[in-house]
Amino acid sequence: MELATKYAPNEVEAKWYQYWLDHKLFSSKPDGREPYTIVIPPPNVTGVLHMGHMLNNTIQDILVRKARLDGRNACWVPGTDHASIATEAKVVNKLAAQGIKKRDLTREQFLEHAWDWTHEHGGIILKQLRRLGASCDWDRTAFTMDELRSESVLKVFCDLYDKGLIYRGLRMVNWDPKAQTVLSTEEVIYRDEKSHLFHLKYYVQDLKDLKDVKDLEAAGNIVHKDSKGYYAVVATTRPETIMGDTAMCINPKDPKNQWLRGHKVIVPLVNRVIPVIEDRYVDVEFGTGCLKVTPAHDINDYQLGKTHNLETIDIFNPDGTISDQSPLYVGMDRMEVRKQITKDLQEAGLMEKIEDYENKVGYSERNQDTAVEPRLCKQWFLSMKHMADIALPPVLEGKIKFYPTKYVTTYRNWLENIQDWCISRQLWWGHRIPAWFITTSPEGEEERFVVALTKEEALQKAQEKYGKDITIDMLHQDEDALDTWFSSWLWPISLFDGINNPGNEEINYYYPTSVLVTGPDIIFFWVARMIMAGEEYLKDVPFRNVYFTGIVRDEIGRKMSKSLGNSPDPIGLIEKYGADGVRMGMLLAAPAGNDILFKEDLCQQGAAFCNKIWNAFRLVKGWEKADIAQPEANQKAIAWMQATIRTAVAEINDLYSKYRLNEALMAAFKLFTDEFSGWYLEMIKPAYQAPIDAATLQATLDIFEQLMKIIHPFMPFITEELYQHIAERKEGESIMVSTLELAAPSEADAQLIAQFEHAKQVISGVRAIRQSKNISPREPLTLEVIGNSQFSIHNMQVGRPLRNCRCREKE
RNA sequence: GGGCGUUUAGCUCAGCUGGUUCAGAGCAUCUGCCUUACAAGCAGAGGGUCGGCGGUUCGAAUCCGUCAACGCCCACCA
Repeated sequence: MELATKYAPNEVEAKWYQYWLDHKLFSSKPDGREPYTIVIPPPNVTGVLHMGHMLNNTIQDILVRKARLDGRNACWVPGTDHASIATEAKVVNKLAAQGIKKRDLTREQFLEHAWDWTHEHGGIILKQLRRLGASCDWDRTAFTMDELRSESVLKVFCDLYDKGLIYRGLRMVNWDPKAQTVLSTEEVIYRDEKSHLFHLKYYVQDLKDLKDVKDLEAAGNIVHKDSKGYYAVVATTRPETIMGDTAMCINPKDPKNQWLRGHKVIVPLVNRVIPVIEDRYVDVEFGTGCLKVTPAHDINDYQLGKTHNLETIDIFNPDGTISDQSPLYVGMDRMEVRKQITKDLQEAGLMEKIEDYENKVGYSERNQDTAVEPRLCKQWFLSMKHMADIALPPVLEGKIKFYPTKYVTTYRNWLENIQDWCISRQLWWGHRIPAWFITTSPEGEEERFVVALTKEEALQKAQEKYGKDITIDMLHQDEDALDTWFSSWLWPISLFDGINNPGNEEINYYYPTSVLVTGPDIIFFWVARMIMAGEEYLKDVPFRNVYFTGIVRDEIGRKMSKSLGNSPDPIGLIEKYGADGVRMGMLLAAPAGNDILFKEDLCQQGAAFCNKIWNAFRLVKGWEKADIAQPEANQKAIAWMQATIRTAVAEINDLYSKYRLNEALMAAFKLFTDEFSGWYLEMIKPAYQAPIDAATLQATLDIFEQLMKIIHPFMPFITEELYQHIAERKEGESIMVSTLELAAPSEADAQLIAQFEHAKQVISGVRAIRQSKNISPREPLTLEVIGNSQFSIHNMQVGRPLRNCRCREKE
């Protein structure tokens, strides 16, 4: 059959993907083979494919396909994440665009909208992954909020509560005023921000005349006075919080502020009188040494408030506007108030000065335009001490290996300084917390609740705990949902139903998984917590290896982002270069553990390689077979090529084992381009229109098939296409599930290769001379072998059809 | 403020426990080639005091110290 002169990937790719699906070649069931398991890092259910996914999933697919070729029972489980905050925000925005406010809906109504949205947009990303060639076992597709996963999450919550590891506590937490939910400490990202340090005047109450000012100043005091009296200067970045001030604090050892001891000061504009307290927490060197204390709105101030028994005034509403607890600016947004109060303070003469200042401001990880507000709330927490204790040893002892290893340190540092995990979120989209409050609890009394999977069970527990007079109508389930990561941390277990159905065949077979491929940005969110869950529930690690990919950047090193518009459309790339080309392009740019500087050119290089493979095959396929004797030179060439393949495969396997996939690809690329196409094919190529002997042709086809298997994990489509052309295949046969068994390279192989290297040098030398002397490649030259070289060029028969080097030997 | 990492050819990177695969690869560049599979190709060539300084050693890209630049992570200094 005729093959086109150029490789056209698009139809080929669609054809074979469908073939793989039709023949269930991605599917895996437990059997006697050794398993190779990967669980996909579940993308957000309503997300669309970006370059980060392309990289991550290309790598996973390479590993899975390689494992299949190695004869393992490879299982790659796909799925999506409900992505609580992100998805809820999208739904809220969509409703807002329709003029619907979330607060006007019931929980049920809102969830209906959210499910509609999920069904409409959900899973697009998984469809897109098919274009890339991802060989996931799609029948196993899971969702973090499907029935099995939800049941697992709730059971784990109850179990950890029963073990005393989950508790409810009043804490200073990170509040996202836009999403109106609490966040975990990990979900807050700090950014340097240009801001101001405002110096405010706090007049000292009832101090008309300060005696011995000179003595005080001699002792180091810095006394401020103007026409209205004596005052202290407080430096703050957040003047809008002064309505919540309930003290001013100085360091007892600060010589500058000794004169303020025991006095009371007046909060500017607010005119509230607050005490001057003393605490060594205050840094004498910073600002003026006077700290305003706002216990409701700062974590440190909260601690001071507790120590010094201060009043707490919460001046913010959950949405970040000023509450009616404040005497001023009620209803205004906090950011507006900052501008307004600055103006008002200046006009009232209460602003000493304003300095430029750079500080860190925390933002919501999911809502990066919203500054997080510290807020005092009652939330659910998971105690992390025990979790850290069980999660640290497997990594330190090497039961789980990190690639690159530097992340072991990061991991350890985090676990050794871990804080309790706030797992409740004031969201509806997620797993509703299985806790039940007894609604008749009188105000002010310690809240009464039980934790149970069902309302019936809750009633029973409530009656046991609080008395028989409790009825089912008195039970009200917690309105909050769980942090998304509280479901993702079970992913490697819940995918095989290991929580609901412990010890089942699948969990026993597939767990621990072989490798996790993910980004270092979620090492705390996800990787560490999966290790905790694995150790807690299966007493074993969730994965044996973790491959951390880099971040995909553009060619000048900028992060890819929508706003910069520097992120190419992955599907567009696939349509332009073919999935194989894009896969190779991604990988060429991806040294293990480094960031990826992605250039579209690299995909072009990948596409060019496909074309190279295609044309090499066209050459071989075009040869006419004849019943003639096999030349000795061909036998030598075949032996050499086989030795070269054995050697290269050993190297490639070694690179795989170290997750140096870009180098493995490069080795495969050179094997095909340089050794096979550049040398081998030129050596055995028959003269123009001459036939080839049957033995050489068959050997060449065998070699070609081996090469396709070597390249297949990287470029699944073209290799399948050619595999099917090389020989007659039965319906359902596939390169995917073939095997490549090669002997380890021998000493003889090494000798053969070394010998041929010498011949290559001679040939290259001749070519160089030809070029420097401007001699046409058509003109035969005479090669004189001088001296007693131990290598016999004669044996390599270089004088035969090697292009550009028609040498004749002179004995 | 702590911790980690990086610095080798124009670009992206490899160089393990110091010594003939130590100065490498791919891309880019330059020069020839429309040679009969492939111009999305072939052949050939040029390019680096291995961040600076100091030390250990017979010998350092490699080990130690120090400085510098860049990057990342963690941390409650208003």
